[in-house]
Amino acid sequence: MTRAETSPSSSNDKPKRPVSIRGVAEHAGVSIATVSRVLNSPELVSPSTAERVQRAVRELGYRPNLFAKSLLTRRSRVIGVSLPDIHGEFYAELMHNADRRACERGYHLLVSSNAHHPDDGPQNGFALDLVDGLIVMLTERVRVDLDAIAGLDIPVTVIGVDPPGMPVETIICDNTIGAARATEHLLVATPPERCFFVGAHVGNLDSDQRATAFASVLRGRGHEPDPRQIAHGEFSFEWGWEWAMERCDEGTLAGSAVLAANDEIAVGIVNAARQRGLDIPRDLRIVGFDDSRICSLLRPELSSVRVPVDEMAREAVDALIRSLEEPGSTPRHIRLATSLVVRDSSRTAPENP
Amino acid sequence: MTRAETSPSSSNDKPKRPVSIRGVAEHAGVSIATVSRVLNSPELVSPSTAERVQRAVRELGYRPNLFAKSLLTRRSRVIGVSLPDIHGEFYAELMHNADRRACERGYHLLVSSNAHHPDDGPQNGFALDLVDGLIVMLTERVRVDLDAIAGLDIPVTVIGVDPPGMPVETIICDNTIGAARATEHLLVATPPERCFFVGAHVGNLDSDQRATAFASVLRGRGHEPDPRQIAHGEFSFEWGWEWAMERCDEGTLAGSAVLAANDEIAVGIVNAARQRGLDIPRDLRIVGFDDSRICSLLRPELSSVRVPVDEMAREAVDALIRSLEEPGSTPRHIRLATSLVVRDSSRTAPENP
DNA sequence: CTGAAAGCGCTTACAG
DNA sequence: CTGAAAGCGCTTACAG
Repeated sequence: MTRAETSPSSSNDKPKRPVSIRGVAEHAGVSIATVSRVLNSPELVSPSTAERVQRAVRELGYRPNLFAKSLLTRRSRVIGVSLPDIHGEFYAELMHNADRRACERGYHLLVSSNAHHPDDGPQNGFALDLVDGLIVMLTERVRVDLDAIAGLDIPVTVIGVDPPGMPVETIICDNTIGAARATEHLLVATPPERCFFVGAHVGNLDSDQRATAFASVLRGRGHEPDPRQIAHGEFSFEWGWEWAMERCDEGTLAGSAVLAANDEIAVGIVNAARQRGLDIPRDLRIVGFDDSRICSLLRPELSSVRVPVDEMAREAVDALIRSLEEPGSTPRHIRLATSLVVRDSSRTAPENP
Repeated sequence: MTRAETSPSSSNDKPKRPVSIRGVAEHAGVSIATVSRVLNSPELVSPSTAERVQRAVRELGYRPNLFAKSLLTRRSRVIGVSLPDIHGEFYAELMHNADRRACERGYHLLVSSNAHHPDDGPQNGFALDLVDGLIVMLTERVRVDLDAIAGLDIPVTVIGVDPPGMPVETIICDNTIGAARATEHLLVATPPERCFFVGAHVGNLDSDQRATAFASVLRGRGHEPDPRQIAHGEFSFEWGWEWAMERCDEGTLAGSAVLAANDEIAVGIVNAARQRGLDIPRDLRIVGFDDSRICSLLRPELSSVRVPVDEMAREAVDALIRSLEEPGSTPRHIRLATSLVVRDSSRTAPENP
């Protein structure tokens, strides 16, 4: 009684237990069932009783024990997020937007680099056992991930790939449309045989789709791309630099146009080209991918294909919550468009008055 | 029995419950207490019994219900991380490294932009009630955050500020040393009255500390900085651009040197200066702060003060786990050094042969 | 509208 | 070394 009078969370002594539902019930002179009802289904309780209970809750600073609650309801309102070892900015944007959305909807986010591989985790309880559902982002074409996901007994939303026949919600970005627009844009002022795609390693879903779209547009113009027009490396500045230096040294870079698989590769190429005295965009036109923050910070500003990370994050959270809260619903497969953002690095004379 | 024979997680019918400890006990012909012991204190069980139980666990694909477990042990092995609305790359680095470390130590990370303000959350259970402890990053000098933290009844580790008298572990980066080194470096070739600090808003802890260190070094050289030498805006490209444009227009930028409060501001200044025909570093020497990825992607490469985000994340996780697992221990206050990384943007002739 | 009671799945003294 | 039992803090039929 007197203890309730003092500040609820004044740190006086030992690991004192927080007040339980029992304490509230006593304080309000009702049963614990009634306290529970006031908190979860107020409409079942008389207004006056509810009022009394709410006061007790307030005075004691009571907060229900979520573990006890989850044990009963089998719901924690925690969403797991499993991201591959992806790059800084993309990761941040995704998490930030997912967090915001989850928050709005009353959920929390548990992050873990590979939460969908229970065998990889430490022995002490898997993230999987704490979450109601899982958002998994996949970037590689590997069977093992899909198998792991198929083996889970909680709802899953997959970002990045749309595996046919799996009963999960999926969010993908349509790499094809953005890559195609970018390629067409390059072809406006550069002949097909002088266009290049500089990608990541074969097997990366995004890079491969972007490469395919690139090749497909060239073919549409009646040009079968030479294998050397499509290079494979990794998503890094260094790889872009290296690729461009080699082309420079063999004298094939000037007068060409490049679609890079991401912005970092593009920056590597730009820096190497300029180091060799080429002017962007006069001697080399270039378009990156992701439309990351850096694009408008560079001089010349870098053209790029925008990937709607913010929407992807938001849609992923919504999709997962949907399959959590409407168990019967048919999984939706959402595809978000990418779009070309033209800046100085790829402008042609007529476009640049 | 026959059900155990089929694949453990074959999705046959309805929301079937996973096997509980009871199922394992029956399968192995022991009591649930014994199953629990095999899992938590194997040394208390005879090898042969343990073996039998382990087989049952394996065959049934049993995983303990963490909610029931946490209800008893009052431990979830989940760490909450509360970050301010900070910028992309920093956020990503911090989370990535914290995640890796938490994983190594058998913990999970629950993220939330402002987990330390229970009143702000949605009504459905606070993140606070799920986590064993909280890592809070603070960037502003506001009493309200500290009060909120002081009111929490779980262990807290604070990143970014070292509030005196609070019994929490703290991790801060020593802005002073890096900012001082950078200022001294600028003074090597630029007179004190031509040096500028371009910061974020007053009240931001990092920006203020960096400004103070800057001013202090100037004073050490016998120069009391003019108020106009220390500007306040925000951590953005736009602010840097704007500041530099104004200085250019009044003709005071050429021949000066700038320490920016972060890399984005620095890039804004660089771009504006070049647009006005200034050469970096000949006409303007500049050093950023954070040493983000972008520094070495720019031309000229941007000098910057490195902030050890990776170590901060790792230390924060370790510190929190320490106060979780060694409740009596005295809170440690860790200060990690920042360091100057000189690149082309601030090089002086003699340094650049 | 309210309470007594059962039970969620586990851990941990307490006996044996 | 092992089991029966109490109990963690809740929710939810079931009676009244």
